[in-house]
This record gives sequence, structure tokens and C-alpha cells, in this order.
Amino acid sequence: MLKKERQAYILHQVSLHNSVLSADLSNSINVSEDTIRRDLNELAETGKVIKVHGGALSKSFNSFYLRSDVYNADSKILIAEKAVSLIKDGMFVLTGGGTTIIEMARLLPENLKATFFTGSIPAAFEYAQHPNIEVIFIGDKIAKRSQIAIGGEAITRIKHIKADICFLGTNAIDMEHGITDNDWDVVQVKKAMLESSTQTVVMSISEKLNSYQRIRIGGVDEIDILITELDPGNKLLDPFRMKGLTIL
Amino acid sequence: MLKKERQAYILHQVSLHNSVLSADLSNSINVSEDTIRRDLNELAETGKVIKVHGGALSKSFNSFYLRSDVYNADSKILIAEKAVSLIKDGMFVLTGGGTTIIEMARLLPENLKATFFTGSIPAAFEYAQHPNIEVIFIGDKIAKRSQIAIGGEAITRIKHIKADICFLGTNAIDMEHGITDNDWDVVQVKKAMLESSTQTVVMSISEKLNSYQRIRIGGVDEIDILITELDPGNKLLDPFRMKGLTIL
DNA sequence: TTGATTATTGCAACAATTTGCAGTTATTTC
DNA sequence: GAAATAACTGCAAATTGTTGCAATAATCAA
Repeated sequence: MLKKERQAYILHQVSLHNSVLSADLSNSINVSEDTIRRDLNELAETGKVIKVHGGALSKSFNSFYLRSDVYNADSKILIAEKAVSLIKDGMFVLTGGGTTIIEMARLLPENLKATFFTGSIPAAFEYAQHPNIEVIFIGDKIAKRSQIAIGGEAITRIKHIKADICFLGTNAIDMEHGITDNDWDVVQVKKAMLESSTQTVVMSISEKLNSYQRIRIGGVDEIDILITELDPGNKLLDPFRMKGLTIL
Repeated sequence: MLKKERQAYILHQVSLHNSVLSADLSNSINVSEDTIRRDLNELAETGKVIKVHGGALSKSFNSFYLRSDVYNADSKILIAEKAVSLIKDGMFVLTGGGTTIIEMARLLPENLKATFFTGSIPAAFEYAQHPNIEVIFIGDKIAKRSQIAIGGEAITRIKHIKADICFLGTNAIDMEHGITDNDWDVVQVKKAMLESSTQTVVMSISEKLNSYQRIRIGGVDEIDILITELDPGNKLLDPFRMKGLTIL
């Protein structure tokens, strides 16, 4: 049995039973437990399973996007929870992509009725799972790395929208440079989003506070609400509060 | 035995067993393992198989275990393989959604350079995985059930495209009613796709031949190529051949 | 056709990957 | 905290891959 084949078998077992024991696997395909362990390690490294003492567990069986481990997932979930609380029935919501946005999408309450605009494939996919949410995809050329639509067409469409609230994940934010990023096309799209909504929410893990990148999306004064995983009272956030931002 | 012949044999074995060992192949056709390895390398480079230590796997193998939920998956993979052979470098390809299309997306050779237009979220996601494919998403309101963009905006955008080839999965097709479906909005989109491309390919598992649904997308005469999992010579396909369709 | 050129194939030496084992260390469980 | 179980480490043997090379086969221009 080829190595890949064996690993595929393991994955299958995991997704079937949600958990496996090294011993069982070793038994059923007749290889040493060491080999199984090595396989599990590899699968865990690429984020396909979660390794535990004695075997492995399935990652959430939400497996459409079985991307590698989300960096700092706990913080992002915290942020997402705060963000969800801002969305009310009937709102027009504009969102970018990014892992934090995806977490938010997963946490949306079932009974929420709202219209979501996005140019992100993973985000649209998640929104579409919700029974009461209407999803409008803003199409154009898809940027491979970030899986969002970029280009003039997308920007034009965004400008024709007037959303109540806009959620942006961010790569870097500080007082001096504002929100910054390092991909020209993505920046253009985010800029358009900023302009097209009444209220702007920026979500950022604290690690990204006070860092900046090459291209500017907008100043701190263009943001209405800043969400981090920190307690709103944290002194790291003081400068932003001074500027008049609401901190969650 | 000629090289091409040998590689065809290898491909056949792979698609038959989902995996092959270099040693076995070397044995059964009496060439050195080096030659087999070189063949496997070539086949892997053009994306026809996945090479692993000790042999090779079928491309669809990866998802083979993970995807027990697709109805009639084997047939769909067969269809997808035939479909892929129609796509050449530099083409503008327009596709719908549906499981058969997804299979096709997964089987696209790594080195294929083409531009794909689609309004389907899962399809766009798959296309975006390929290194040399440019993906243009046709946005609009997302239909939950089928995860594709529907509505006037999407249709207008499709009409502005002139694609070389269009691939449609289908729910029902027969001689009398042509291609039919049961969702009004989806039908409008598919109609637009039919009109916007030079060549139209319809993919259908044989089970859906000679069935029809309520809403008509287009007549049989608007189709250029029909792909099913059957042998092209199968007599079930005779009526379509009579009408001048190319059968794969 | 012929001679030159290119492609294909098998071989040999060397490099790498994979696998199981033994000994040791870490973790769990009572 | 001690016994049991699992995990890690280093290692050796077997298998598989790679590379350069020479012999052979296929292709093509004149």
C-alpha cells in the first residue's frame, strides 16, 4: 500500500468516525504503529487532522475549506463573536475575506435575516449556508492567494452599493498609517468597500496593531469600530479610543 | 511497445485500480522500472496522474475517499475526463456548477493555461486551486441550493462574454424537449451561457438521458458535444448522433 | 534511401525515502 | 507516584529515485 493511499485511508476513517486510534489503524492495514504515527504527524502538520495522544481527531467536519490551521484561531473567534453582535435584521452588510471574516460567517445566528455582499469565495460559501441570509457575490477576476474578486469591475459594483456596515479583516493597522496592506489590487477593493458603507468595522488581532505595510487603505479616522480579541479597556487600544473610535 | 502505447496502458491501469506500483507495471509490460518512472513523471507533469514514492495514484483518488456523497461519482469522473480533453491552452471557458463540473475542475492538468468564467462558488474555488488558470467570477445574488449566481446582473455579464466553449451539467435532456431544468433563475443563466459561447458541451449521466423537466434551456440542436459515461457507440446515443451532435 | 540528428531505453553508481525495531522519554490513569 | 501505554530518537535494511552514459531506435532533410 502506498503511503499516500494509506494516508487517504486514514483521512477517510477519521472523517467517518471523527476519531481514530493508532492501534486500530495499525491493525487494519498491517503496518507498524510507528508508521501510523508518522502518517498522523504528517496529516496533522498539513492541518488535515488533529493529533492527540493515542490517535487523531477530525477537524471540524465543516470540510469544504479544509485549509491548514488558522493562525491564532481562538483570538479570531473572540473577535468574530463581538462582530456578530453588530449585525441586526434587515441590514445590508459588506464584507471582505480573510479568516476572521470566515469565523464571523460561521457564528451568524440562524435566525438572522440580512443581505450580505462579498467578493470572497470562502465567505460567500459560508454565508450561503445560512437559511435566512441573502448573498450577493461581487464578481470579477479572482485573486488566487486571497480568493477574492479584484479589478475594476468589482470596484465599480462595490461603489454602486450603499451598505449599512462594512467588516474588514486587516493585515496591519497603526495610528500613523491607518489601515495598510501589501497587495495593490486588494487594497483598491477594500478602499471601495470603506467608501460604500455608512459604518466601518475593522477586525484585527492585537498582534497586528501598531504594524504597517506598504499600501494604504484608509486612515484611522475612517474607521468607526475597532474589534480586537483584547478587553476593550486594554491600554494598547487607548490611542484609538482617543481618536474617537468605538472599541469592542 | 511504443511509448504512447505504454503510457496509455499505464493510464488505463491507474483509472482501473486507482493506484499502480512501478514494480508491477515494469513486470507486466517488461520494461525497466526506470522507463516506468520516466513515464510516470511525464504523466504527472501533464497532470494525468499523481506520482508518489513507489508508483502513482489516480487524480481523482485524493477525493475518492472523501467524496462518498456524490451520487454516481464514478460516472461523473468518467465524464469529466472526457470533458477535460476538450480544453486547450488559451481558451476562454464558460462553465456552470454541479458535481460533474467540480469533478472536471479537479481533473484539469496542472500545466493548462486558460481563462475560466463561472458563477458557481464551488467551481470557482476549484479553479482557483490551479496554478495557471485565471478565474473570473460572474457575480450576483447567490442561489442557496445550487450555489451559483443568478439574476439579471449575472445574465448581462454572461452575455458580454464570448467564450470558446461552454460546459453545462444537466438535470434532464431528451430529443423532444432538449435540455430542461426546474429552477427558473438557473435556467435563465444557463440559457445565457448557451448563447455566449461558440461551442456548447453538455455533460449528462446516462440516467438523465430521455428525461425532462418543466423549464426549457435550449433545444438539442443548440448542443455541439454530448458527453456521457457511456461508450460513444452506445445505441442509447444514436438519436443524438443522428441530430448531428458529437458524442464523447 | 542515406546520413545526421534527436529521442528513447536500460544500466550502474549513488542519493533519498520509507519502514520497523530497540531503547528511552513522555503522558495518562488509577 | 507507579504501572501501562504512547511517543520520540537514532539506526539499519530495504526499497525507490536520480543522474550520467552508452547503445539502440526513430525521425527528418536532402
